[in-house]
Amino acid sequence: MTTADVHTARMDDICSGAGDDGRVVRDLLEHLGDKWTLLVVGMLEDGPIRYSELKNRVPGISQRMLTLTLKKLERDGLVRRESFPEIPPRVEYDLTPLGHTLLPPALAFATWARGSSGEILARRAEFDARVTR
Amino acid sequence: MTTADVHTARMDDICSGAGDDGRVVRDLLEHLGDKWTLLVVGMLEDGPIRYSELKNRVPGISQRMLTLTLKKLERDGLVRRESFPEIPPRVEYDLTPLGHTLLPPALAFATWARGSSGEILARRAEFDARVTR
DNA sequence: CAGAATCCAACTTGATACTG
DNA sequence: CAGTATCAAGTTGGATTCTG
Repeated sequence: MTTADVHTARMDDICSGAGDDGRVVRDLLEHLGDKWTLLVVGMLEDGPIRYSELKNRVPGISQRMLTLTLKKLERDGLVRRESFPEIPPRVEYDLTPLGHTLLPPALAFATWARGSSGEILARRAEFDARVTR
Repeated sequence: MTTADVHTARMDDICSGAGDDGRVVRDLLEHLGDKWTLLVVGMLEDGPIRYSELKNRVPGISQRMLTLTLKKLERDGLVRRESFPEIPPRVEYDLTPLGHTLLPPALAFATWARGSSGEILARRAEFDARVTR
């Protein structure tokens, strides 16, 4: 499947039915769609990075959420964790090959959000003005 | 920006800094990343569709969540709502031009999820087996 | 038919304090 | 440095009931 096929695929086909197949896809959509996951994946693009450096690159994330997000991604096989037995401790994270395949969709989504944010905020303001009156 | 550029864009650039610009993009990522939003957007691809028909096409969604999701999308200017003054009432929804621009990223994401779900579930099982022992 | 309103259980997140 | 533990607060989603 190439990126060109994206335009011909349909949501019905991808998430069809109430069966296991569609359910897994729907679960994944929700699973990765939380506050930090896509952001963290994007920041891992450039290869191994330390925990503290990663925390600096994701503005606003708490220690707790970074740890939880990384553990979830590691469990799903998208992120690799390497811990070095030194003092002070050093732990590095990077994307697995599977994790790298998530990058294009994630960036497409982020790019869309950036390009559309202006119009969305404008529409939202219009809507609120219409409803409040 | 074309789809080809997606591979050259970087998450840093898109969501940079703690300033307003990056914050809006991060908020949007979270905003659209809930349980139903992308699914509903995908199901609206084929044009006007009634509330009840839409509910049938999104398996498992509750009345409440369908209503809330549609209202959110309408507020953001992604979905258009048309209500016909008939009895019984008829309300139709479809994507605005802005809403249509979300389709390619959403489908890219869903396509990725479908293609990767098998490996992810396998990795997850491995991880759990390793950790539980 | 297409919802609005209400209630509640479950989950998510952040802040804080502590540790190998 | 790289976490873990605990608690409090906020948010989300489902079930149910009611209505124009």
